[in-house]
Amino acid sequence: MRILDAAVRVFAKKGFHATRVSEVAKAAGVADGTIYLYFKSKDELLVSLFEDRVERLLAFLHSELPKVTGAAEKLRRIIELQLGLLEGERDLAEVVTVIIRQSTKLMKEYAAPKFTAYLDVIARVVAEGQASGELRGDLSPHLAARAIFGALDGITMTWALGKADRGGLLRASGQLAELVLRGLSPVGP
Amino acid sequence: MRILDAAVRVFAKKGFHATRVSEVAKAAGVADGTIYLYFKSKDELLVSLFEDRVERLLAFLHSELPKVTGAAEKLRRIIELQLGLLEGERDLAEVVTVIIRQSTKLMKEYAAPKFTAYLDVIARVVAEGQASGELRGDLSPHLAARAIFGALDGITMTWALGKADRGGLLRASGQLAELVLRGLSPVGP
Amino acid sequence: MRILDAAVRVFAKKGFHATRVSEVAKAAGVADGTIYLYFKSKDELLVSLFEDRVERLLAFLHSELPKVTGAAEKLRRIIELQLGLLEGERDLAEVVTVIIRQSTKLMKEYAAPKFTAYLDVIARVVAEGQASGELRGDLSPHLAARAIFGALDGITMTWALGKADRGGLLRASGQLAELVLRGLSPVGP
Amino acid sequence: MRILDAAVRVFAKKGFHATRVSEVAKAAGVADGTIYLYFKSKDELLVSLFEDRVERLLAFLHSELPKVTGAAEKLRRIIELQLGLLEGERDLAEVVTVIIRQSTKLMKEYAAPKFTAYLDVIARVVAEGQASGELRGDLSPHLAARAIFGALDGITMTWALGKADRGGLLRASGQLAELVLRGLSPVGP
DNA sequence: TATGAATGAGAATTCATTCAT
DNA sequence: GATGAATGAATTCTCATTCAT
Repeated sequence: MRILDAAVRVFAKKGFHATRVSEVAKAAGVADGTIYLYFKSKDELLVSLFEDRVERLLAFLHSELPKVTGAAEKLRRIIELQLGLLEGERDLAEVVTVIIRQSTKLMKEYAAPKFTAYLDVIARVVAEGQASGELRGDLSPHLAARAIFGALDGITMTWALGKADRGGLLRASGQLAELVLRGLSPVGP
Repeated sequence: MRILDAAVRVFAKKGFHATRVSEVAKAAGVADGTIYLYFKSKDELLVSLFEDRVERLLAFLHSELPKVTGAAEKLRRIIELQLGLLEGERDLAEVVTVIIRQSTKLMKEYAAPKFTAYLDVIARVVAEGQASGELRGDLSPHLAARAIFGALDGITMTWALGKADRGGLLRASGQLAELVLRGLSPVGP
Repeated sequence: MRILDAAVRVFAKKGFHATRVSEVAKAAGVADGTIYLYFKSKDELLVSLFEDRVERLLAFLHSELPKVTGAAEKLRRIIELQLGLLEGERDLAEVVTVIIRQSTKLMKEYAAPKFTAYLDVIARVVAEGQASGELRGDLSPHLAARAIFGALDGITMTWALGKADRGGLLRASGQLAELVLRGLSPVGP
Repeated sequence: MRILDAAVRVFAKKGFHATRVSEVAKAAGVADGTIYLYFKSKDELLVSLFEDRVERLLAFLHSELPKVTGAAEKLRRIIELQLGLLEGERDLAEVVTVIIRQSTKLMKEYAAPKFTAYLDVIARVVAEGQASGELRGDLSPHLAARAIFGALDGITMTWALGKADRGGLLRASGQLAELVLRGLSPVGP
């Protein structure tokens, strides 16, 4: 939708609080009041942005993950997907990694559970890999999940805030997978 | 200083924008105007917080790092230090991982270079390890640094926003070091 | 008309300013824009309400009054008519006594002259009664008219804002007539 | 207080809703924000006005009434006091009779009980007069009270909205007392 | 005639900052 | 240095009104 598209652009550029509702309206080519026909408040606009874009991303993850077998391959796919989908959507990447955290309300009430759900997906894959012996068993799956999530988030954020070069995230994707999978591999005999 | 201590507490609880200057003043037991005798603006207060606390942390890192030898041990020490120092300072942890990002101005103009400097420290250690053959050579030192930084950040953030159990970060510290060091270890012959 | 009927109901319930045009439209079962096919503005809607309902009431007064003879009987009839016509129309009573005054514009520009005209009708009856010796001559007819009008208005308002019990206004009608007619009666010889 | 004084003036002139908070501030010679240091909202400002001025009026009534004996004299005093106190305070008179009713919230939640309390004072005097035989016993004290209150209100309102001539209310006071007291007098033998 | 999505002017309110004491 | 009452710029949101369909 035009308003959400405009919001991603403007929020990424100026930050949530520094952005005036009228700026989003102008960028979307609608009147100020029109925003409020579709979103209850400025905060709600950010929430909707999160729902519309991030959940689409998570849904994609859920549908893609079962297509590969093996914990290692699933982790690699998770990394590829998250970084791959954000590659080419610099603004969205910045919104997800930085802007979302600017609304304390959104962060504490809304985003936190989504993050948790995402962490759980990763932790479950790790736990399965440990059970099958495919991954080392001496690390907490949840700790591993938080580390992986953090690495993805940090890489995305520095990419978005920095040069955001074409292909940067894709390249990172392969290397991060190497790092993570070796890190989680069982000790050789 | 009483004002900075109060600021950490109130910012962590309510977020930067949702916090009124008068709330910080009240928590510090001073009058509103007094804040402005020490800080030029509300933004400046956050900047000073960052300087005072985060740089103290970085300085400590700089003095501690030379005491250990070997890239692996240095990385382990970095992880221990960052997580160890924030353990027991939940509010500060939340300020560093979440609140700092709420001021677009602070984030883009001030914090970004500090992050970069920090990333460079880590990247240099990795590069040195690669040169000496202690660490695998097929990963970009900067990518590795961003992954490690992200993992530290993510673990700290989920800890601060979640239960923040005593000892949680210390325990995480050891496990993350395991994960990272194995991930960066050279391939066996 | 459905729109005016709806307006009486909604205005009485929520007051003029607290009522949205869209609420009147909804209550009338039409679209917002339809209101504007019949009324130029929200203010005009209140004016039309006043015209349609209150003037109907005044017209009735004008046609009924000549049917009775004697100042005393005319005053009694005025009281009976005003209270009798509003009995059973609680919402209209509230609109006339309270809501009308919420639009400063309507009150000062439009309603005031109507009130004056009404006061004049009463004052003329009183003056005629004084001339014929039927009523005491030591009171200003206009003062008497304002007192009678105020009493009618106050009784109606407290009835509408309070319990608005069936028959309440009719009962009040007889008692008020007693009070007023005795009050205006000539001193005994 | 300067703000309340200014509010009476501006509200009387333009009506409650048509008055901007900034206009009251300007008339009071303070900044817009200063209003909010003393009153929670524009509505609250009207409530405070009512409390400060109207309750002062009611309190005066309560202290003066016991000084006279006899129901008739008490009624005369009530009429003299209400009209006498508003004489010379045209703006306040308009606020009490017209402006108060413009805030539906204030009217229904706050003012109604005050009106009721006032009506009760009058009704009690009438009932006492009936018990002592000083007043006719065939009229409901509450109906009489509502009629007297309405007459006072109507006379005040038309005075305030009209010419508001000096001495107008005082003159009305004597005549209304005549009308009411004769109206309530017992039937001659 | 009727609709209701879109408009955008307008207003209440907040709160960082100042400065006389 | 410390205070906190006063400031007033700045911004979200509402809602009467319009007009293309």
